[in-house]
Parts: sequence; structure tokens; C-alpha cells
Amino acid sequence: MQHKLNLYNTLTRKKELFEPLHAPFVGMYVCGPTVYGEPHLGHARSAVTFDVLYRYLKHLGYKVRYVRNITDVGHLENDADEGEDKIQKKAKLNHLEPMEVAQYYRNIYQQEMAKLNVLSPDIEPRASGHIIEQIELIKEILANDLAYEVNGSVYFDVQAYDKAHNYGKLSGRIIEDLLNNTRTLEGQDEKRSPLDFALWKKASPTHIMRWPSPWSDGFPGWHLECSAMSRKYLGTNFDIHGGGLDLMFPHHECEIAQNQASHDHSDGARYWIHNNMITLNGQKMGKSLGNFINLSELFSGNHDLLEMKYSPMTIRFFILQAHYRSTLDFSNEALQAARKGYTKLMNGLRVLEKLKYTEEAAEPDEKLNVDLLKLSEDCFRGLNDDLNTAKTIASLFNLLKKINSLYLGQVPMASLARGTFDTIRETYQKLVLDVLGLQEEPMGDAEEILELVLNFYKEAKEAKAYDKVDIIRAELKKQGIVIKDLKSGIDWAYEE
RNA sequence: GGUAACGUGGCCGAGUGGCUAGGCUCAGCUCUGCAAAAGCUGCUACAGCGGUUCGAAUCCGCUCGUUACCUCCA
Repeated sequence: MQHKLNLYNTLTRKKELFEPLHAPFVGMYVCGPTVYGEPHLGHARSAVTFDVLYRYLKHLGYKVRYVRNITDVGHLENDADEGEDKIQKKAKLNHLEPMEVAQYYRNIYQQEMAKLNVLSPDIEPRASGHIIEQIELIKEILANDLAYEVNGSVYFDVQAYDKAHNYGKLSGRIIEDLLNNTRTLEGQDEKRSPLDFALWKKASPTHIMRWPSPWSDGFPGWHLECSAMSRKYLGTNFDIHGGGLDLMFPHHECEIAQNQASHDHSDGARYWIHNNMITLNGQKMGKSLGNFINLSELFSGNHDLLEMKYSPMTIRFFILQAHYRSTLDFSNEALQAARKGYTKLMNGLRVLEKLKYTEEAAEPDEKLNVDLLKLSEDCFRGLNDDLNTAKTIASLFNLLKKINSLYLGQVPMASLARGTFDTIRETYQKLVLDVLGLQEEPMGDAEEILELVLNFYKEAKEAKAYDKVDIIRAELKKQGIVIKDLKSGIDWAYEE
């Protein structure tokens, strides 16, 4: 087993050997989507990145508990506290119950992620289902004198916290700099400092999403849910916390502060991992910029910027061909190249299924065997080096060249030792299918292919080649399809 | 303004001191009824300038350019 996984930890700004607290168990928490809009390419990148991490950890033999939350409450439209909840805003527009909006987009998110072959997390908790836990957490922070209540709202006291702890240690921010550069925003009269953030907000009379609490009828603050839910399901000290780079500050910074300010006095996670953004013409693709492409648009090709539709596996491969900490630039050209690369890997899978090791007349070429084993190792070396899937894919292509040569007989099978052959086959199949999570997509249109067969059937009939006619009928019957010779022509139906 | 990154060949994208990244594109060859696939070969690189070093895409400095975070965002 290849047990030398190194991960870049944002907290220490270094690549570190990954060692779980309680091996073989691994706890992993990833910030999921706020469900008020359609999932886009950016969501896909985050989900795919951590999906591969999840898959690889499992491949290494760890028993992973993967928690990815659904945020269905509490994100305000802007920093002015008069701002509306995003989900509430959407609900009002469409005369829906807020939970209807959240459920609607949650369903779409899960469907699209399934298309991308992203495994479901082990627990997918919703913020709205953990109000009690969040209230308890606020009580703890209040008890530690690191929060204060004003008019039914509770705020985190960043400066008080910073005296004993280091606020900004994750994102590398210095509190004086933050203070010097804060903008003056409206509606912040209640806060003692502009850096303070809400733990609980009293709901205005028009705010529909509200829950009772010791302080007011209201709703929890923006960062609280992840602290509360990660603690509930993974404990106060767990292994990995992931999310998009844009969540590093303030979201994850505040999360750490909340964790430290609670009774637990811990950062929560030990390894903080952030995936970089997808860019469009060199600019970040984001909801607020309005330049994002939905996954459904990508899959259907229905978008002005798209020259064609791109399949889910093309997207997945596109994401994996870059390292997760680099920005990845979207373009039609890049996606079309990704499509071909993906196809190439899939063809390799098919070749491997057909390849058989032949025992007789084996005269191993020692150098070749050594080279092939090294290529197999390289595939893993990429993953171990901070989940460098780009490296791994490059190594897989190198391996694939040899596999194709074997298939064509350019390299005789007899020159391989049995163990070498088994190793390269297992490496290729395991990595492509299980770890990278790529899968074959049905190519072509089945009905059109059937149409083609029916044409041959028709020709055979006309030529009175009844042996061929019988074969076609029999083979299609195996597929559950019967041919119907009608006066009007040839048709088919499902076998009843 | 503060902070942090980045700038690699026609395109995408790895690579942190010396060893071919890889994919896509393009050209040639092998194979082939034609083609495709596959294999082989080739092509155009490390923003600029200076420094450290036997040796730098890789370390340091400066210049130019781009971006991100500092406000909801994966």
C-alpha cells in the first residue's frame, strides 16, 4: 500500500505528511453548496477535488467519514445586516416556501454531482436541521466572554478573541490591517467592531426563516453551521476540512475562531485544504460576477459561450487534468482536448479487458519490467504529492502507451513477468475507475445503431440470406428486442 | 490601499537546482483496400533584465503584466 500521502495544509502553508488522528479512521468535512441557485462549474471543481481525496483515502485503506453540508439558511445578500437571506429572496420571488427553494436546488445539486460520478458523502447535514446545535455553540462562546448580545442579536468579539488567540492565522491576515481597511458599511451599528461577525441575528418582521432562541426569534450567523455540524459528526478534533479558496476568509477563519472560542478550544480540523477557482477568460467564474456556466448548460451545450455540449466525464477529466490548487481556465478548446484525452483513457480500459497474459514462452526483458513497474509507481507518486491528479494522468498516459504496444504485439507479452502485467493492469484500472472516478459513458445513440442493424436486416431479407436474417433476429432478441416485419416496413419493439 | 499568488511552447497544463511531464493541435513514418485507431519521429518553452551557482523554468532582486482575497460566492 502506498502510505505516503502528502497534503498542502493552508494552516501551515506547507505540504505535510497526512497522518490521521485515529487511524484507520479519517474524518473529513467539506463545505457544500448554498442551495439558492443552479450548480455550476465551480461547484463541480470543489466536489470532484474532494471526491478524489475521499476515494484515494479509501483506496489507501482508511475508513473515512465524509461530511459535506448543505447550507439552506443564513447567508445574507450583503454585508449590510439589513440584507435579505438569499434563499428567502428567491422564495419571495416565486411565492415559495423557503424550504421548497432549498430542496429544489439541493435535488439538482445532487443529481448533477451524481452525473459527475461524485460519490455521496457519508453524511450530508443541513444547516436548518442543526439550529439547536448552533444555539448551544453560541451559548458556549458567550460563556467564554468572546461574544456579546445586542438587541436580540449575538456577535462574535473578534478583538477580544484575538488577545488570547490569533485571529487570521489561516488566511494570513493581521488584525490591524483588517481594521485599517474595513469599509464603512451601513446597518452595522450594533457591532462593537466592524470585524465582528454575527452568531445569531434577530429576524426582522418580514423575515420568514426564523427560529426561537434565548435571544430572539431569528436565524444563525453565516459561519456557525460548519462549526456546529463538523463538531457534531466528526468531533472537536478531526482530520481534514476542505472547501473553495474563496471560503478561506472570512468563512473558515471565523469557523476556526468559533471552534477555539467554544468549550473545545480547538481549530477543529488539522489539515485545511482549499481548491482554487475556475476562471473564464482569466477572470474568476462566480455567482456574483454573473459569468458562470451551469452544469446543465455544459451538459446540454445550451450557452452562448459553448461551441458544443460537454459530457460529465469530459468535465471531470478537465478538472482532474489540472492540479487542484491552480486556477483552471475555461475554454472550448481546453474542454475539447479534455474530451479526447478522456476517450483515450477509456479506450485503454477496453484494451486492458481484452489483454490476456500468456504464460508460455516467457522470456522477461528485465529493463522493460523495471520501467513498467516504475511507471506504475509514478501514477501513485502523483497522487501522493498533494493529490496531483495532473501528474497521475500524465503517468497513466505513459503507461497506456506500453499497454497499447502490448495489445498491438509491438511489445511481446512474453517479455513481461506475470507480476508486472498484473501490476500495470491493476494500477491502471484502479486509478482510472476507483480513484479518479472516471467511468465509461455510453457513446453514440443506441437507437441510431439499432436503425443501422435493421437496415442490414432488411438487405439480408431482400437478398433472401435467411441465415443472416436469423442471426440478426437472434442477437437482437438477446438484447430484449424483437423485429417486426410489417407490411408498412420493418419496425422493432421491446420483447414482452 | 493591505495581503497572497501567478506569468511555461499554437492551446491546455505538470514541474522548485542537473534527468523526455502529459494531453490537444500540426508535420512525417509504420500499419492499412480506403480510413480510423495505435505505435514511432519531429516542431515551436520557461514574461524581461540582473544576480547566486560548476549548473536555474526552478533560488534572490528589480521591471512589466495578470489574478485572487480583503463583501455573498466552490
